Amino acid sequence: MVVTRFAPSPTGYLHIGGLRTALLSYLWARRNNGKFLLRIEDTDFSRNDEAAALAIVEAFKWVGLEHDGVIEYQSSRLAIYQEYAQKLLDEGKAYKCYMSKEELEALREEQTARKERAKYDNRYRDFTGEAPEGREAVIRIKAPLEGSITVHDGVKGDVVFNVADILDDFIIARSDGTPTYNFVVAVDDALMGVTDVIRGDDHLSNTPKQIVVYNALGFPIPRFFHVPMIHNHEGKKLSKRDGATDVMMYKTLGYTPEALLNFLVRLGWSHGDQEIFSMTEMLELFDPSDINRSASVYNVEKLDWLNSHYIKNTPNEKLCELLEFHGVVLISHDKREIILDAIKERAKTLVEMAALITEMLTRPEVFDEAALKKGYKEESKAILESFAEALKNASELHLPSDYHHVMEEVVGKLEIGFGKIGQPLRIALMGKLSGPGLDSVMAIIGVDETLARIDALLAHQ
RNA sequence: GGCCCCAUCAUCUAAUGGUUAGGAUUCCAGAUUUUCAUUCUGGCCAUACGAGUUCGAAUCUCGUUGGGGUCACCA
Repeated sequence: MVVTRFAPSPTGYLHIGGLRTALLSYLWARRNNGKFLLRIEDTDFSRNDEAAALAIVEAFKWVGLEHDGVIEYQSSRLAIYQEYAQKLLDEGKAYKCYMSKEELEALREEQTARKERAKYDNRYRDFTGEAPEGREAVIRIKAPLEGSITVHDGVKGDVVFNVADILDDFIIARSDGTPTYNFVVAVDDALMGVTDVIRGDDHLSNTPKQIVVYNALGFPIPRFFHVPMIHNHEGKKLSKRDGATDVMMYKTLGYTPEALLNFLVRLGWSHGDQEIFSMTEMLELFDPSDINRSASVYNVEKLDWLNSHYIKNTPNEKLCELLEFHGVVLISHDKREIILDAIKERAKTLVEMAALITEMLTRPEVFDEAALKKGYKEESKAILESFAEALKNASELHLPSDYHHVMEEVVGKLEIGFGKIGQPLRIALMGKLSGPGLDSVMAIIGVDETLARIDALLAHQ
């Protein structure tokens, strides 16, 4: 049984980097028919945020990740941590330390001045006397004093830490009785049966401390996979300043969950030359031991490419649903198939798609000056008039091909090239020289609207 | 600064110690398209540096340099 978990601290939204580790954890759990748990790390009450968990669940829902079981909140598990802290106290594996924050601070300053590593000096490690008057104690765990701790990491390999370099008797419970991160993470992962910890490699240096806790409590140590960070263009850890880091922003920006997930899974992981991965394929192929060791730079261009790929390959019915979020309702539009077919090949995002559709469906208010200069010539007026006349005489105009025939007819009769009619007609229909195929546009807006737009241009000139 | 991690095109990445170092994105060019976009074809661009091991190194070892992470009564 493989059990993985995603354990964010409540920051108010799901971060793009968080989504990646969540995705990888999810994939690995599902691939093994295991469980993927969600736990909110809210032991620091000063920055607790109720809405934060909801935001994460909302984002999960959007991308289609589903966690198993109930959401565990560490803030509601305080009794459990106290119990285990007490257990360590009883067994002599932890002890109360009465040093004040000020004393600690002073010690640190002294050590730093001597260019030593700032660490607790173990002054209460073997203390047996009476508790000093009026002091609230913290609980410190007895960490090994020498030797080394090796993290067997599925991504980085064996990482050896020298105890003397990194460890001291770190605090597992604050003076107000609340537990600290490295303690609760280990306790919870053990109690919840987590077998595979997949998380960002910024946690690698915390891992020895957690191993100390596992060992003290006699819990089995899980497999660790420390996934490299996602960097921004400056090569630094991705932060809020780097634009869209909130997963739900991607929905607003018109990205599909499939594209986002596909993009994220390919950051630091690959399967030969394959670029496109459906959820089914990810589930079949993903293995955390294939994760790369080096950080990767977050690069939106590839996301855009993936997104346009997924838009092109999404059935119209589905696109229709997605577009509603962006303010375009086509569900009852009788030409919606033609609209979607004409637009889906030319948009990188759903937002672009929505804009393109709205633009096409709306009669142009202005005609682009540069376009007129380039595409509206002396003979254009007569050509457009002939075309309008042909349209009026035609019957049964429904499909793009019907309109195409009319255009062919006019072009043949006047003995001109397609460009002679295409350019002015495009200006009439779109107000500019770019856009979807003219036959599609006309089929979508219909004969009357086409004639109206031609008239509007002729009146304008 | 201590400790830890990392190093292949601009970016994401591939390469049982033996490949003209491959693919993808971006960019550029051409073809297709009445336009733009799509699509197709082609092109540019990389093993950080220095030693060592080896018949042979992107790959193994050491060093250098560079980058990142982490060092709380935060998580």
